[in-house]
Amino acid sequence: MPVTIQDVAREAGVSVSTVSRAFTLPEMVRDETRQYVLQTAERLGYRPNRAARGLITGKTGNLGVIVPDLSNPFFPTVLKGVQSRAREADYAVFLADCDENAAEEIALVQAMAKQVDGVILCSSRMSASQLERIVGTTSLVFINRQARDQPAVLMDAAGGMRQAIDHLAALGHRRVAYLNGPRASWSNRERRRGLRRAARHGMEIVELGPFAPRFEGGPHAADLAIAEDVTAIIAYNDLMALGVMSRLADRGVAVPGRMSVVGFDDIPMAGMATPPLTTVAMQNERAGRAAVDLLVNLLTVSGADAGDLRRELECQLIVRASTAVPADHD
Amino acid sequence: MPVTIQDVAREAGVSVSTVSRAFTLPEMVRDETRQYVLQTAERLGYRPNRAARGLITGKTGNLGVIVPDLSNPFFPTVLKGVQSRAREADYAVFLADCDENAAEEIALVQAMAKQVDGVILCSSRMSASQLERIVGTTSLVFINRQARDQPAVLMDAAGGMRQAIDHLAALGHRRVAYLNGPRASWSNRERRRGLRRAARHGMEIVELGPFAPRFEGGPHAADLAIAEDVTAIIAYNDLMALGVMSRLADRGVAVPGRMSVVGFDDIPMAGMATPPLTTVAMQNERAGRAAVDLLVNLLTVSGADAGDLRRELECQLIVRASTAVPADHD
DNA sequence: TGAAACTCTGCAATCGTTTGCAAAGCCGGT
DNA sequence: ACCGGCTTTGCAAACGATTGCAGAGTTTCA
Repeated sequence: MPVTIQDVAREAGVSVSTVSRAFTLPEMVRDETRQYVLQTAERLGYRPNRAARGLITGKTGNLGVIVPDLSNPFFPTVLKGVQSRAREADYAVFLADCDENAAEEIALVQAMAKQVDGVILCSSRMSASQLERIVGTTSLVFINRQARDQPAVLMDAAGGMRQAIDHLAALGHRRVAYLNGPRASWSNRERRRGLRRAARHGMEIVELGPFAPRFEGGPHAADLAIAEDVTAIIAYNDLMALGVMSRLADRGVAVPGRMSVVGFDDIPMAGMATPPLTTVAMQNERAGRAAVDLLVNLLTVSGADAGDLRRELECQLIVRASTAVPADHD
Repeated sequence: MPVTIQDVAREAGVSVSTVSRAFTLPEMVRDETRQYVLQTAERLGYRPNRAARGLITGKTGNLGVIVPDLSNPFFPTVLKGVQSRAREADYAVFLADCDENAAEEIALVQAMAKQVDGVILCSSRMSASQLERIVGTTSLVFINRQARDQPAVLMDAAGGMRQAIDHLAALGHRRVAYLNGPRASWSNRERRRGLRRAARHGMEIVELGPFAPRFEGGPHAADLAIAEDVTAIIAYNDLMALGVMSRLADRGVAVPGRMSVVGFDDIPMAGMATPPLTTVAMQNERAGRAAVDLLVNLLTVSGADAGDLRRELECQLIVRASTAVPADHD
């Protein structure tokens, strides 16, 4: 039922080779015949079978993406970037959700390997040794994770953290809490790295946690922060920050009057909260696009000097209404 | 470099047919040899090339999903259901985002057609006539959209709407506004269908809109609703409801004191808002799983009586803190 | 002991493409 | 008229699997 290259060849009165070449090596076939071939192909509704093509070329024209959890609003945005850039580059994308599970992640990479030209790993949950195991199975590009000399697009979260601290310092905060995310998380380590600069401002940082990087982690964290008598809170991510604000509201602690709150990620919800959340925006969609660029580049270039293997994206502090000058401690 | 069936055959001292059968028709090869073959396959790290297999069997083992917009939090959750069920059924999933664009959606279905055994269309944006054009290109299952006799999993939004109205009626509301989503949207029509029952309660419904089904559509809608002097608002979806609440807060209209608000979808954010939003929950993840079930069933069953072609999922009203007894109109 | 009936395995064709190689046609130069 | 070179086309062999058919053993039964 589906129309193959043979059908086009027969209909156009040429050999399959010619049809094939009309598509892939246009300059090798006479203008006149090529026109005719393409035209009959169009008429019959022919679309080359990529699987068959891949069998012989070794390239599938597909790429894979693995994310830890689709229901974390961070990932759909980067996925969207991957999507659109992939389509521009004429790649189709395989998606998999590993449910925050490193073992599953490995299994998925291996399952995908044969069907894709490369895979993009978002915020991989794998340990360093697990990573070793899959390097080499297929071309890999990491997002938000640095692994040996593997290509990666990184967010300068440390820089974002510095901006957040600078912002709070400028407002006059002298004692702020940082609410840790998962201890093993690479992102959390990055954020903490940015924290170190705080000393320069003579600012005191109280580290709390780790907490679950979700809304549910917020209330608990908020209580601890209040007890520590800080005037501002920086949360590992927006979800947690939202949970914090919700708890603060319940306990009658005014934001930003009595307590300033800063998040990370700028998930869509951040701007809709009350008050709108000050947060460090990551360029998710661009990260997704950049990852595809890196991968495509890696695949097409001879392999030797594939240009930049690393791409670092700036973060930007978005100041909204959840931060303000600290209240006087009467 | 990648290990093929030939390698396994050579290493195990049998023919490729035997290796192939050891995997696909186990009962056809002697226990002893099968064990040995599988064992060497395992040792060499052999994984069958699904593309090659697909070429001859006509089945790819892949399925596609097309969503209108990944950044709408509604879709990642159904996607998650699709994901997990697909993996259980040993299918890999292709994902595409059509950017709310019907033409793009068609193009994507056609592009996918050859690489998948079927595709799942979430909340398709196509018109009826556009749908006609793609029916037949590949097996289709719809989510949240009814199209002729095509298999579909539907959410009983009308039923959900009735629950919402009943709830408001029970609280004593007599005049409520419904904020329409996009006019062409099938979902919006479904919700309106549920609205008709309102008459029975002697309740007065004021229809407003259409509005953009996003947070940004909320403020405008809120202003109009206030002007209509209603005591409760039902929004097309949660995003809009959130925008409404934000605007009401800005204008000093207490929720639920002065105005009750109900949304649709129960996106993760709904429970985190202040006050937590009363909303009609859709079983997104289950819908995703159900769609895969339908599709797989459609593909494996001989084709004749494929069992149920339609699956309707209940909606459930989640009463949170954004609805209450209306204030006296002093 | 021989034939029939099974069980198990291998040969080779096939799926829809791409691509190296060679054939065919055309050109101009001698 | 012939030869060399160029352009355009076709033939046929891959790619990595599956599967109908037939052959080689083995068992069963008369």
